[in-house]
Amino acid sequence: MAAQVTPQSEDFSRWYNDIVYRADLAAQSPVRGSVIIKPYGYELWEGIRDALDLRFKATGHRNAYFPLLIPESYLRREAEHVEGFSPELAVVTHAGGKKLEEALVIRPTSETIIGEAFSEWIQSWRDLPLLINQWSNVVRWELRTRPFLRTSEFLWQEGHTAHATDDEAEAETLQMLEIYADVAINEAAIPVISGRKSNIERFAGALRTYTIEAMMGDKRALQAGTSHNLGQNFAHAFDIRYLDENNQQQLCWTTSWGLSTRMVGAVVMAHGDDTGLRLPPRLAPWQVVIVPITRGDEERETVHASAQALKEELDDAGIRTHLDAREGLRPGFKFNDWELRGVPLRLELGPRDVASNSVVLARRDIPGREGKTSVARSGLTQAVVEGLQAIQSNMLNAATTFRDDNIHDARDYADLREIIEAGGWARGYWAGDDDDERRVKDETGATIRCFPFDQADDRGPCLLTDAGDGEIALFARAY
RNA sequence: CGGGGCGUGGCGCAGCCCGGUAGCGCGCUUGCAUGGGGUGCAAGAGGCCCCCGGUUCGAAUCCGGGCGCCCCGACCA
Repeated sequence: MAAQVTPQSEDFSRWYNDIVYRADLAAQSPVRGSVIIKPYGYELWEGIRDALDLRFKATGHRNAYFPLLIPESYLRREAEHVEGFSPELAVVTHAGGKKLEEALVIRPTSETIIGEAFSEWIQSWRDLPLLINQWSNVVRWELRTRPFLRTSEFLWQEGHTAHATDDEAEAETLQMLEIYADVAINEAAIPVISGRKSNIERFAGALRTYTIEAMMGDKRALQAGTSHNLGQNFAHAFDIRYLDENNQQQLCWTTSWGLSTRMVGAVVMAHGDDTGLRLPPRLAPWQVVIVPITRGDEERETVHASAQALKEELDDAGIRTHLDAREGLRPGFKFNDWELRGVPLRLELGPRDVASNSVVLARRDIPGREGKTSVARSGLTQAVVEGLQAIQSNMLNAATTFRDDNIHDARDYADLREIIEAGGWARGYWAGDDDDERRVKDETGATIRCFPFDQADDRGPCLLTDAGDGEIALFARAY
């Protein structure tokens, strides 16, 4: 802990790893590509999880839980799906000391086993829409892993729904993406861009995939959540049918959508600085930390009593507060320690403050003395509430400015190459086909992150092929 | 899968070339002092040196084989 973290400017990747381990979000595990999520990291995930779960339930979804192990044959029922996931499957071939009749796949995602269940659950149009979510772990044997951003096993939620019509399925797909964007922007303070994925970035087996794309501190893109309109592909593969009002058999239209612990990595990478994590107040496991400062035994008691009273007052106001009563550590050490851990607001309480009936507030988003103010004890709770709100919006504003400053318009391919080479995101009209897109990727390292919704009507000549009806696309190198 | 690195107290490493007592920093325990920006002193605890085999009187060290993890690229939430 005494050591500094690697500066972002020196090596962003190493900075990220340093932060994840030093801030106690995660620890390495004995298993390749899998991490132990430690309490602080898990609490951050819980904040994201709770924010999502609340919104899922408010929109009529119910949680359920499906098996971890899926019969191998299920994956094969949807051609594109099996092709997409085969290379990264972990497969159980033996159990109970015997070779299994049919191998079981550890779910990489649950469209298949849930599709199979849906085909039994759905009989009538009255059973629709069926709106299910599950919180679970999944395993994808990735070649290259990074804590939170890409691990062999990760936690996520996967929503699966079935509808009577194409329109309803599309509306559901978009609604869930909006929920993701809402959580990203208003809880995580990450100004994501919502849009549609290109063909080659589409989910294996989907008709259309929508995404929220986030810009990290090194200007690389991170797909932070996706929502898929599966059309009738899975309904067909798993025979998900219903009898309509006219007594006719109809195929359902299904969707799926997921957001994972990758979002924890997004929070780290979008907001962190060389001092450590910076957590948005709404998601911070501890929004406020109180550091008591004492000299000698007689002061210790009064200061600690005062600090304890302060904590209780903030607790009662619904503010997640931690009192750092560790003995034997100097205040300076604690200041640095909590800055590393990204706690938004620190309260310093010493004999001087007790004597003057005040408390020093230090904001994590404003470094050094600049971020410190002394407030009267009587107005403290209000000052804390306002401070947390100010930090939350300041973080979103800063991230938004950073994002917008690093997105540049590309009129032609030369522009695009230059922008990508300089490390930004390029925005331009696109009407190319899959091969054109692969070419851009091969030559620049950038992929189409999405066709943004908010510029969907803007059309023009393709930056690569010069065809006249290109949509606005965002290009970037991604994690 | 290609390239690189590394396996030695909890963590980070040195020792290995040149074989012979297992060492340093941090952390941990106890005590005293200290305390408004990364504490000081003192005394302690803690190690199948990744595994298997070989060479040798003797292996962390030399030789052979294996295993594992991390980092960098291509595939992906």
